[in-house]
Amino acid sequence: MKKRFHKEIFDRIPEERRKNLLETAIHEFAHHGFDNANINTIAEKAGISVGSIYKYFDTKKDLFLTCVHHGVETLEQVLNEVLVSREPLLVKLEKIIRLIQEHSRSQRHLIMLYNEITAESNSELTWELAAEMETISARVYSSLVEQAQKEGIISGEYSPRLFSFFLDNLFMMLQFSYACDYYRERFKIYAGEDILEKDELVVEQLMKFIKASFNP
Amino acid sequence: MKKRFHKEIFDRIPEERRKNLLETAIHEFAHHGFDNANINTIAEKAGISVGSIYKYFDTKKDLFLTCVHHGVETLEQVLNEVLVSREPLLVKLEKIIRLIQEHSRSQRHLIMLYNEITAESNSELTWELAAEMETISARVYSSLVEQAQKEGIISGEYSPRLFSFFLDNLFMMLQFSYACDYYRERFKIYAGEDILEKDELVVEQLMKFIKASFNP
DNA sequence: AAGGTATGAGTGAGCGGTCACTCATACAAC
DNA sequence: GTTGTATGAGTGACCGCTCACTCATACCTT
Repeated sequence: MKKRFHKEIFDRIPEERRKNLLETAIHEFAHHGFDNANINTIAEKAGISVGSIYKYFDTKKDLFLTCVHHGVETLEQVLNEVLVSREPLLVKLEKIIRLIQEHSRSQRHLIMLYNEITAESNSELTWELAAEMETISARVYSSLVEQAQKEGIISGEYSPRLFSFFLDNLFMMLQFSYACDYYRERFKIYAGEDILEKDELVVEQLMKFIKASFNP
Repeated sequence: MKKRFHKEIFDRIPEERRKNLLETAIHEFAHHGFDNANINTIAEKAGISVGSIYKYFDTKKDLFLTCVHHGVETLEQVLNEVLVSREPLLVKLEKIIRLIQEHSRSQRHLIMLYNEITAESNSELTWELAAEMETISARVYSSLVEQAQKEGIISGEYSPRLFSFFLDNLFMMLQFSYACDYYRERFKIYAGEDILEKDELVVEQLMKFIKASFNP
């Protein structure tokens, strides 16, 4: 995660101004998508001029990428804390589920942004950014699973890579199901109108599901 | 699925012309997204005039919705054949996985289109359409699971609705992982560059995963 | 300290390009 | 002639981006 898409001047402006612009932009991109988000509106809402934005970023896309980058870093940070800790696998997984629930609410627009980019075709730069994140979590999950297999917690019949893939699929969908409009509706259709308030039930049921899958 | 977003005249034009326009439009929307797909380009590629398109549809959105509607119907049809058949649950599930693999390749742009709409915020019409689809599969899955619980195949400790939600999450992600660019890359990162050619392995591993989850 | 000067961040009206949509015209069928 | 359909150049709204200008601040010079 070394890439930078902003001009140097963006680093030098007051913290407050920088943070404000980023938050506004993330909000707009998350709610309207890349194309429908309007630079002029972002400028207005952030209380700065369009000119300034173009002093900080070469293009609209660069502003967008900086937002994504910011989001990726934030998510990664949160996840890593749990993954790196010295706790049993099942405890870690449960913590991740709870983190997803919490994070999807407090940083909802970041996850919407993330969902956004999974749909966007042919924007290689955007992928690259996100691919970096996926690579990291893929490696961490896979090694966790391998470790668990050695300890006999997870059956050796599994390909550790596919197993972590399935796991992460469940987590990713859960994230979207709390944060993104479409997936929220779908979540409610499946599990009832009030499912978004039944966090404990979801944790319990998903843990049961995952735990059972360990040993066919 | 009764809604119609096209004018009556669209029903009256030659089959060939109608099919051609729909396919072209689906292709364009799937590859460029709703906003970046260009009506003028669609007209050109389909070999008809812009004017005609606006004789058949009131707005760009209506053309889009007709495409989505078409996709949803196609997917639904394929899925239902399996779900309604009189076979053991595990056989059904395995068939679904194989269908996903096949369908994601032959109708790739339909699934890209589906992915597309999950990302689009606040477009009530789009939801409605897809919600209808989700509702049907949610009901079918849930009743399958309940049935299996009665037969003692799936543990009674599960909420049937959440269990089918998790199942469908796995299927949905699998679909995207075969069809959509971003998810394909992610799939490869997790499971290796050649995973898209290892269909049998995926079936076997996913079935193991699902089957194990039945009984905690 | 006062006056002179240089710097560069900040501004927003406006340019230019794109694209959804219209409409005057042409054509065909009867 | 009338009705139904097809056409694509044209229109205008919209929006990313530019650029000529402002002005606060910092740094001289005397």
